[in-house]
Amino acid sequence: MIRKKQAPAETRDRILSTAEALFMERGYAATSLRMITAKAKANLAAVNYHFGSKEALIREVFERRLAPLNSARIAYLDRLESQSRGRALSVEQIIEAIVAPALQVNRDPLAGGAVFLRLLGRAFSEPGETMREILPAQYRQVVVRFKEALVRALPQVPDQELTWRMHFMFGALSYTMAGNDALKLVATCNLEGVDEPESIIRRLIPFLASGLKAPLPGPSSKRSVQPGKIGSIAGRRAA
Amino acid sequence: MIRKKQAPAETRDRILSTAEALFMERGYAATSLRMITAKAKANLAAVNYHFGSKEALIREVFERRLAPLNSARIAYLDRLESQSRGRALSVEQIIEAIVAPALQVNRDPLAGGAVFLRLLGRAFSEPGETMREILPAQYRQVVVRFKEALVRALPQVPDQELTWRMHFMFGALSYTMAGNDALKLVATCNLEGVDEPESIIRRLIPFLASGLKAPLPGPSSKRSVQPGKIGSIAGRRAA
DNA sequence: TCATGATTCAAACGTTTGTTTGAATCGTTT
DNA sequence: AAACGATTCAAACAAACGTTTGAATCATGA
Repeated sequence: MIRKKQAPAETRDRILSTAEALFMERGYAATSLRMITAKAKANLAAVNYHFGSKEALIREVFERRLAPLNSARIAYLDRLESQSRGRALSVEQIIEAIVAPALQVNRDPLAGGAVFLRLLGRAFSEPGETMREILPAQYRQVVVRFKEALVRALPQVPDQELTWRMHFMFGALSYTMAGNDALKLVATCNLEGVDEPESIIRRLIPFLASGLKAPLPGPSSKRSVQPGKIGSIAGRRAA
Repeated sequence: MIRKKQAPAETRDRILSTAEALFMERGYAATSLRMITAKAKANLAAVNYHFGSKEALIREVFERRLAPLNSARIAYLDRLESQSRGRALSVEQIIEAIVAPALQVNRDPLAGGAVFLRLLGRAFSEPGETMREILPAQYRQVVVRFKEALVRALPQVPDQELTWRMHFMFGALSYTMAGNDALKLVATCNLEGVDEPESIIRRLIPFLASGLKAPLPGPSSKRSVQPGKIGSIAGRRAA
C-alpha cells in the first residue's frame, strides 16, 4: 500500500495531475475514474490501488497543493512582521501575504499553476461533505494568523465586523481565482490583461483593502430597503 | 408536450422545487432523477415527459427564479433613478438595487427563498457548458444597466478598472449568497446574525461600496511581489 | 538465479445512471 | 356514453459508474 523504495511511483503523480485538470474543467462528480485513468495513461484499477477510493483521490489532489500554499502564506506573513518590528502591518501588506503566494503558484506549473488555483477557487462553493472537511482543516491556521494581523491593523473595526469582512474578502478572492468564465458576464468592454494575473492582483488589492477599511455603519441604521414587488408575483411586504 | 388547459400540472412545479433543493445541497451532477422524482412523489418518467431531459430541467430551475429576480433589480434601479431626477445615484444606492431584490427573494419561499439564492450563488462557479449558457443570457441586461449607473456614479474610475471592480463585487456577492458553510472557515468568533440576511447585507454594502470607490493605484506601480519558492522548500526572499 | 514484494493489467462485479416504451388512468369535450 | 388528448405509471433499456479480483509483469535484495 505504502510505497517505500522501488518504483518511481510516477503513476501516482500523473493521476493526481490529470485528476486535478479534469476536476477543474468538469467538476468532481462529473469526472469518472475512467476519464482520469485514460487521460493519464494508467490502468483503471490504479486509482483504487494508489489512493483507495475516488474520495481519497480528490482529498489528495487538494492536500498536495494546498498545504504548501498555505504554509507559504504564513511564512510570508511572518517575514513581513519580523521586518516591521513592532509596528502593525498595513492592510495592503496583509492582503499581499495572502495573494502573493497564490500568484507564485500561478506562475509555477510544478506547484499546480493556474489549473489548481481555478480548482481551488471553485472548491469553496462545492457542495458535499468532502470539501467541508478538507478546507477548514487546511485553512484553520491561515485564518487565525491573518485574523490576528488584521485585528492589529484595524483596531477600530469590531471583531464581528472584521470577521464578516474577511468572509467577503475570501469570496471575492476565490471567485477571482476561479477565473470564472462568468467573467465574461461583466465584460462589456474587452478586458486587458485578463491573462496576466499580476495586473488582476494589482486591481484586486486596493479593492479589498478599501473594503476592509470601510467606515463603520451607524450602530443600527434601520433605513435599509423596502421595494415594491418582484416579477409578476403580487402581494408582498418588506421588513 | 405543451400543456394547454386541463390538469394543474402541479407535478411540474413539484419537480422543479424538489430539484432546486436537491441541486442546492448535493450539486447538479450528484443529484439523480430518481432522487428528485422520489422526493417529489412523482414518477421517474415525469421528468423526461415534462422537461425533455435532465439538462433541460436544470435550465428551467434557474430560469423560473432568475428572470423575475433580475427584472426586479432593473425595476428597482429604474425607480431610484426616476426619484433622483438627473443627479447620479450613490454607489450605495446602486448596490442596494442589486441586493435588495435578492433579499426579497430570500424572505419569500414562493420566490425560491434562501434555497434558490444559495443555489444561484454556487452556480457562478459551476463548471460545465450549461451554466455558461444560462447565466450570461440571464444577466446581460442587468450588467449593462448597472454598469451605466456605476459609470455615472464613479466618473473618475476608468472603464476597465470599473469592470474589474464589478467582477470582484459579483464574487463577494455570489459567495455570500451561497451562504457557504465555508463561512465557518473564518468564524473565529461566533457570528451573530448569521441567519439574518438583513444584517449580513448591512455589512456587505459598505464593504462593496468602499471597494468600488477605492483610490486608483499608481499608473504602474511595479513594486508588487516577487518571492522565492513555496512550502517547505528553502531559499526565500521578500519583496 | 531465484525469490519477494510492489505495481500493472484485463476482466468482471453489482449498482446506478438517463432515457424510452407502451399500456393504464384521468379529465374534458363531443 | 364514447372518444380524445394529456398525464401517470411500471418496466425495461443500454451505458457508465466505482470497486474488486487474480494473474501477469517488473525491479530489486538475497
